[in-house]
Amino acid sequence: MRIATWNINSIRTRKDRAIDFLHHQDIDVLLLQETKCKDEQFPVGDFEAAGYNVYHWGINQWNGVGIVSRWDIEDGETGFPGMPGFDKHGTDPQPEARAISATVAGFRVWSVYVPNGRGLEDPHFDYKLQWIDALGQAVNQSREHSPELVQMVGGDFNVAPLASDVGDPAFVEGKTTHVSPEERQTLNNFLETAKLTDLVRPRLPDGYTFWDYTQGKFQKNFGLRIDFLFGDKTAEADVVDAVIDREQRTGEQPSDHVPVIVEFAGDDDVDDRPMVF
DNA sequence: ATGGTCGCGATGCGA
Repeated sequence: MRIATWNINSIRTRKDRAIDFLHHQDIDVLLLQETKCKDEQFPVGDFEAAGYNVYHWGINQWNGVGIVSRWDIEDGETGFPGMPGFDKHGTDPQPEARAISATVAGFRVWSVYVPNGRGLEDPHFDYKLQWIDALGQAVNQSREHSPELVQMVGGDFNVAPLASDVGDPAFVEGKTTHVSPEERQTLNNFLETAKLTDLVRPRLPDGYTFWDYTQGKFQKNFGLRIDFLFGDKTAEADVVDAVIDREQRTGEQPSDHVPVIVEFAGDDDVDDRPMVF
């Protein structure tokens, strides 16, 4: 079982790249962020023709999250109980399409796109912290509701937890989002509340997942690690491989983020079974 | 150097 997360930055622009990725990396479940389309605009037919099911939530041209899977997608939920909304003037907060979850092959998988924060003094910054807090509560409630499922949360968290996750000198503690003590503490609290750990870092201590489009930052390797696959104890115990697919930042029209992949031991893949009768 | 580059039913806004 191979599960990936990817901030695709428009599914319509990059549907062919996404489908090629699913095949070349033998992906079972892909968690998408920033699809940047409404549900009816998602190219579902292309994915179905490639052998995948699609579950998507998009309200407008911003945000948008989805789950793409070889296996059945059941008990889907858009958003989560207690999910904060946002309004820049603070008068009329509206929910945004930043979280989606479903049951797939014994996993409860979540695809999340954490608010950017915009600036340390911006209303979006408090929204970001509250959104992460509320997500932790929701994941914990999901575990209590369905203790038999393996919890797995993937997405763009817009937080670089460690110094080793920051290669872009534009991100400075005390001056910018993504690296502030408040954001890092909030992310740590989230992992404690939701009882999740980073499934990738123990196997890949280095490597970024995002490079800004401007100023040749990819060529200079001025990146950030802000995209994660987090899992519970059961997930952690079953990890056999982890990949940050850096090649996806190259070529024609790349997303500014690359996919992160985790492979789990398991018997769902017939090809992996010994041929003994 | 207050720049740069993407994507969006947009012509500013969000990242």
